[in-house]
Amino acid sequence: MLSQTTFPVSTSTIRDPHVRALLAQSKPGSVTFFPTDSVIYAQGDQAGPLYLVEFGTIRICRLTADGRRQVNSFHFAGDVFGFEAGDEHQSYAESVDGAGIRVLRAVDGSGFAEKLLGLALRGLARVQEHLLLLGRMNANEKMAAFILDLLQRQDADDVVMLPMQRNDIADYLGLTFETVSRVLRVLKDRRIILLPSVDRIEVLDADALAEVN
Amino acid sequence: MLSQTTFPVSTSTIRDPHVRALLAQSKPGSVTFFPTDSVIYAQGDQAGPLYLVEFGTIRICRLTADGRRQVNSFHFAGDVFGFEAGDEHQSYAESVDGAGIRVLRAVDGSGFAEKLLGLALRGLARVQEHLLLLGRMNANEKMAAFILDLLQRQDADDVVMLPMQRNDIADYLGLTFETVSRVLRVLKDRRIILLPSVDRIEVLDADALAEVN
DNA sequence: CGACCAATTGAATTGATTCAAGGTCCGTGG
DNA sequence: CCACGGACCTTGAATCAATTCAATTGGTCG
Repeated sequence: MLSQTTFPVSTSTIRDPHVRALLAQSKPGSVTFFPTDSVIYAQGDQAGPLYLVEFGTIRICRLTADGRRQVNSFHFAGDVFGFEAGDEHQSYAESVDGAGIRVLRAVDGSGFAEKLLGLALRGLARVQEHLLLLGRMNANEKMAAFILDLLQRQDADDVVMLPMQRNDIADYLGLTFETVSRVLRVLKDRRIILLPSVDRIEVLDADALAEVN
Repeated sequence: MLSQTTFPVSTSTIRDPHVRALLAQSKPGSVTFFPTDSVIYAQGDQAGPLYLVEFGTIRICRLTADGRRQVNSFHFAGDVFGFEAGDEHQSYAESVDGAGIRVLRAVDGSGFAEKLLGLALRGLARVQEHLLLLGRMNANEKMAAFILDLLQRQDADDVVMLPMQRNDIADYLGLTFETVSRVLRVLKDRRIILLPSVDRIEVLDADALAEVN
C-alpha cells in the first residue's frame, strides 16, 4: 500500500528549519489537491491537524458579521498553516490558485510542542508586523511592503509572481481592489516596477520600494 | 533571604488556566515597579524572559522608520507578555500607568513549551482578531469593539476603566486621538455610553455597541 | 466570435486627518 | 486657598486619501 503521494517527498526540499523539524516529528499524509477557491477548512470547523503547502497558494481569512473580508495571510509552498488556539477554527482557509496540501499529524510522545512553538511564535511576529502595516501605513506603503515581502518569500530579487487577484491583495492590505490597481499604476509611473502581465511584477528599484512615501 | 516580593503571591488570584499552568512551571522573580511611560524592554533587546503583570497596564508597541507608532496590545493584571520569535524583541513594552511586573523563568526539564504554546496560540488569535479590526472596520466600529473587549477583560458588565490615554487608544485602533475623541462623543450622543470622567466609560447599551455601524 | 470575469481608469463622494483654537484637569508654588 | 502652568482632551473647519459608483478595457475559454 505504498503510493507516491503518501511518501514525504517534499521533506528534502524544505528550507525552513522550523518546518523541517516539525516534519521530522510528524506523520505526513497524502497530498490533496484543492481547486481554485475551494475551502480547506471553514470557520467553526474542528481544529487540530496542521497543513503543509506542497504547491500553490492558500489564503487565511476572516469575515465581519456583514461580510467584509480580511485576508490574514497567504501561504506558499513549504509553509505550514492551520494552528489555532481553541479547538475551533476562527478563520477559514481557501485555495487561491489550485494548491496541493499535505496534512501533518503529530507522532506520539515526541516533542511536538517545542517544534510547533517555534512556528507559532514566528507566525505571531508576522502578524504583528502586519498590524503595523494595516494600522499605520498608507496605500502606497502597504503595496510596497507587500511586494517586498513577496520578493523575499519567493527568493527572487526582481520578479514577483502574483498568484492571487487584486481583490485578495486588497483584502490583505485593508484596501479596495481599485486602490490596489491605482497604486500599482503609481509605482509603475514612478519607474519603480514594471507590470509585464497582470500576475507579474518586475521590481526595477527595490530601494525605492522600501522608501515609498 | 526570603522577601515578600519573591513569593509568588499572585498565583492564587490568577484566573486564566494557561497562565496558572505556566506559573506552576516557572520560577517567579520579584515584582518590579515601572513608573508611567517607563520602558520594560526596548526594540532590539535580548528576548527570553516572560513577564507577568501584577497590577497596572502595559502596552506593546512598534514604530515605523519615520516614527509612527502602532500599539499591538495592552496587558493588564494577570496577563503574560514578552514572548518573541527570535532572540531579539521586535517590539517594545512600556508601562502605561505605573505597573508591577514579575519576571518568569522556566524551570529546567519541565514541559514549558506546551504551556507556552497555549499562550502563544491565544496571542495569535487575539492579534488576528485585531487584523480584522484594523483592516476592515471604520472608526466607530473600532471604538465599539475596543470598549467591548475591555468590558470583557475587566470582567465588568457596564463600567470600563481607561488607564491609557487617547493617544494610546488611537495608536491601538489605527486612528488619531482627535478621532477617538469624536467617536466617543458620537457614542455618547447616541446614548450608548456615558463619559463620567476622562478615564471611565459607562456602557448603557452593550447590544448597541456590538451593532454600531 | 461572443460571453464573462477581472482589471483599469475616471469622477464624485466621504470618512478620517490635519491644523487650529479652546477647555478641563491637576499639581505646584505663592 | 487660589492662581498659574502644563498636559491632555475636546471641538471646529478645511483638507485629503481612499472609497464608491460607473464606464471601459483586457484576457480567457467555450
